[in-house]
Amino acid sequence: MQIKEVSEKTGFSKDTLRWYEKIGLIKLDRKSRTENNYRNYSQQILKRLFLIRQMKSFGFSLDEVEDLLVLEEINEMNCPSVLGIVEPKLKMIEEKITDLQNLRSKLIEAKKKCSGNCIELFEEKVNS
Amino acid sequence: MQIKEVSEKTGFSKDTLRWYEKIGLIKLDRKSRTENNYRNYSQQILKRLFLIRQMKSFGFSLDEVEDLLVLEEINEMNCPSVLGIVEPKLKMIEEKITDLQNLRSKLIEAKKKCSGNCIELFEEKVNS
DNA sequence: ATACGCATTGGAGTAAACTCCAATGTTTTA
DNA sequence: TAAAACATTGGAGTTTACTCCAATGCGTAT
Repeated sequence: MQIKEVSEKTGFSKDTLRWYEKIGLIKLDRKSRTENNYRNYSQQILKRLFLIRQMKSFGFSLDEVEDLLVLEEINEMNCPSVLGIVEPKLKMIEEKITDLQNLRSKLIEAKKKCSGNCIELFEEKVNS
Repeated sequence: MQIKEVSEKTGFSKDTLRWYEKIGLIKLDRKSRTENNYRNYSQQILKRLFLIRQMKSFGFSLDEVEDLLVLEEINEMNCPSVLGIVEPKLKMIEEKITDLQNLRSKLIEAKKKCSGNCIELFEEKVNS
């Protein structure tokens, strides 16, 4: 699969895809090039790119994303380093979840307050 | 409360606090200055800064943070604009929560796999 | 009175993460 | 066969969000 298609599927620009390769976030070796030197993306890489997109949406930096993606190769890894990576990230993620849940309640609360006041006004706008 | 104390309480650098003021994320009017022209931060602003810190950790940009903070003044606002802001953010947040929960399960899974293999090895490292 | 620690401003510099450009090559379409 | 549409590289430029610096002023401690 060549770069344009990957760009469309992942939502990353072609430049961004090349950038991620440059910084080593994704790896395309000699075999990942066609005869004419065009990049040829595998399903694995596509999957990885979707993960990257997701992590980024959580507010992780690319460096942190790289850490988290090590989990992909977890079966080949030795235990101490895995725990060293997983534990802090897990803590981080659990904090984010509870914080987000609080924010969520706040937003729902805000919606309720508002709906009570002016649902008709809003309906009008929606139906026009 | 002057800038140094706020900096220590919020974890934002003094420069960052001035920066947030410059871009309008927090507002200190004439009254928020002491005689000698020093900034004088109120409890409201401190609270707002904690919210900003939290939003940022979710991966929201400062522009998005600003949108979300409008909710602070929600009682003074008219309904359509509130729903216009709240609804998309709520959707975003709920997506993030479920995605994070999935990631969380994955990490716990990874930990389990690992612990089974090499808990003793790890214990050794910890106790040394 | 002078030094030290705090504050102020404006403006330049930096890091991360792209984004764009120019020169060039390849493959497909008219 | 020429143009269009894709690809390549290296390098410069941009955006966001700070971060640092220099010049200066205020307030307290010695």
